[in-house]
Amino acid sequence: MKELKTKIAPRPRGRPRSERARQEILEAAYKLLRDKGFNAVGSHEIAQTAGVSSATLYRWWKSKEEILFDACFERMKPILAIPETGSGLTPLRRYVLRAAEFLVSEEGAVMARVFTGIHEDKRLRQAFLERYVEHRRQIQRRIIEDAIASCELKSTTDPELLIDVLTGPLFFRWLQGHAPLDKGFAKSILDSVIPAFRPH
Amino acid sequence: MKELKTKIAPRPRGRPRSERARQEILEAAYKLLRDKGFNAVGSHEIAQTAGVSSATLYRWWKSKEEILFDACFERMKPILAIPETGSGLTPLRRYVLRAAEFLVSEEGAVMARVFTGIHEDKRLRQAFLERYVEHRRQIQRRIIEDAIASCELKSTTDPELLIDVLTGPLFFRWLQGHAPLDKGFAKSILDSVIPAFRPH
DNA sequence: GTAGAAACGAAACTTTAGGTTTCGTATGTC
DNA sequence: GACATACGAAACCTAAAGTTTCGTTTCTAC
Repeated sequence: MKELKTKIAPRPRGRPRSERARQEILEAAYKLLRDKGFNAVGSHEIAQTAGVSSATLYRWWKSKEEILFDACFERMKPILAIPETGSGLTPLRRYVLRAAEFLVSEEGAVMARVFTGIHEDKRLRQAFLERYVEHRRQIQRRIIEDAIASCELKSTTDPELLIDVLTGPLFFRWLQGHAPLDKGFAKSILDSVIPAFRPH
Repeated sequence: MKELKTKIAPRPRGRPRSERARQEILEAAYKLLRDKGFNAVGSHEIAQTAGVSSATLYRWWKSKEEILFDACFERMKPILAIPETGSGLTPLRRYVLRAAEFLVSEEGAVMARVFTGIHEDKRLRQAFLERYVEHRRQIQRRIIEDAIASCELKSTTDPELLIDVLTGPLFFRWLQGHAPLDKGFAKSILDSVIPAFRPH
């Protein structure tokens, strides 16, 4: 009972963290990430662009990688919050087309840099799975399960498999870049894969 | 005509490059890459492990990344040289199963590190496409075209699409690691995708 | 066999960048 | 007004990539 207050106003003592500085840092980091790439961004450069001291960076983040990671997700937040509507196969098709659109956008390119940049950092990879991948898959799972329930997909459909077969090829071209990733490609995937999961 | 000799014995003057040093460097680089990861390997560490001077490294390679890149491909050369035999759908199924096997192997894990490690280096990405991707796709293209010719696949099959739909999901799990990449998964992909490309 | 050309090892060196420390000041709560 | 904590500025530390120097070795040409 004596901890009830912490739920309502757990405001710590002392000077509060500057929300302005936090936003400036993440914004500066995102822009540098976009303009120069993951490895080329300097930590002092981020601080200078944000009009902030280097010390402030490392008061809140453990490493440059973590800053860039957070900067990416801060930016993607509104983009990834688009709600899913409709029923049957329509939302599934729309989801894949939107995913393709996102991956080729500027934000998608930045995310590719972050994705490859953090690949060897176990903690950040885990965070990526939790904060991005798992959330996205959850949406797709729900869509697919709905379509199964309405008999637009076979009752034996494995949602995990279908997600990977639909999204994997997009991811493949996104990172490897052996061929263009456009809406035509996304449609081709849908048109060839979905029939294999439909009841006859 | 006066350049004819260069084709037969273009041996330059001076002391020849040490083939032994070259191999020791690439071998040391591969082992360090395997044991410590792409970013954690130091250039002086490679030199020391190989019993070679740092200067020798940079006489032949432009950067540490290039050394690790070459070290990876030197090691993969024999693995990737396995010939393809058989006709019909068998070689296609076998290819996908072997690809899955390779990706989860130690060598596959090392290659993932190299792949992500060089992502922002334009020259090395291009080299990766030419030295690895294009070669692998060529093999798959031939297999698929054979299967089309023998009417085991629809005549309208787009080889590029089929390659991406079969391999993309493997690649997806390989790099993103949201779910295990094993033979069972590879079989599931084959069993669900191939029927969609078969003539009825 | 000797001259010239180029690679080699050893080791000092330069530069850049990630991250830390210090300290005086600013901003909040009690 | 006391206390706690964040802030900026700037010097600082350390590690690592890549370079330079130089004496030595290994080859070709004559």
